Amino acid sequence: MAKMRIATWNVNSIRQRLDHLSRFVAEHQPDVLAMQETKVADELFPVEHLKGLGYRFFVIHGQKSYNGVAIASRLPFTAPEPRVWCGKDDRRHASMLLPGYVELHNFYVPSGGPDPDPEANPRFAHKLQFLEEMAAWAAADQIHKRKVLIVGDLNVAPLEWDVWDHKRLVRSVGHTPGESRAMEKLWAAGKLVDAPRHFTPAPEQLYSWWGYRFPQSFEKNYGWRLDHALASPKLMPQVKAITTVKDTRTWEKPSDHVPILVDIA
DNA sequence: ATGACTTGTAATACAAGA
Repeated sequence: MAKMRIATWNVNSIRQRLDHLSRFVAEHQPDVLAMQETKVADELFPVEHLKGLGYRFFVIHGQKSYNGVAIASRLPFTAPEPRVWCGKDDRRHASMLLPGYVELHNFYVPSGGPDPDPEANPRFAHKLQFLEEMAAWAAADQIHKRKVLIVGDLNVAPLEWDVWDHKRLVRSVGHTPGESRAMEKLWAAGKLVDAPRHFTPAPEQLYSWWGYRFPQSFEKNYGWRLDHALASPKLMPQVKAITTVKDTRTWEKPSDHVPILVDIA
């Protein structure tokens, strides 16, 4: 495999996004599509639609209504058994081993609820625990010794320049200092490179999510960088480009997240 | 001033997103 293009996208319900998936695949031709928030039970997953787009190999790890991750691939792979995070079988992680011994991990980290206080808000406590478990796994599994790519909606905008107004949002879930520290611990535990920031260093703004609730959030560029691509040191030399496909946010009835392309040599 | 919207499930509202 000379080149491989991996896409990550929080589709916010795959059944609502089939036309967007078709258009996105036609325009960008990813070999591998890692999706989050599929929001569908496995038996109702739109396999046939994705087969029609050229994907023959799947990891489908979803549930009714909430969360859910999936990987669709044009390349064959082996997939390990799914593992449980935070003692909950809530379908937030899928992984696979691609040709070239590239290990792909697709994550959907809990959003954390409205209140950034782990004592008062169990959903925020869950989020922090999830990020801690990711860091513990990265260290214990010694992912820095392999070619590992972690992608997905990690629901943290870790840097000041990853949100449209740092001062205004620094006490908001997704951009608190505690969450940024948790992300930094993950990076350190796996010796991971924040690949989008490698190609677009701070202080340049870089976003992947524009909320529905703030009027004209996209037009005003009130964005957050919640979606990530983290490369282990053994893989990073092969990461040739990162592309945020902002265009999809302008399509009719879009996901609030946009896809990110990772090009690997 | 995340309040505004979107989704799924269910049922004319609620939970969750972040």
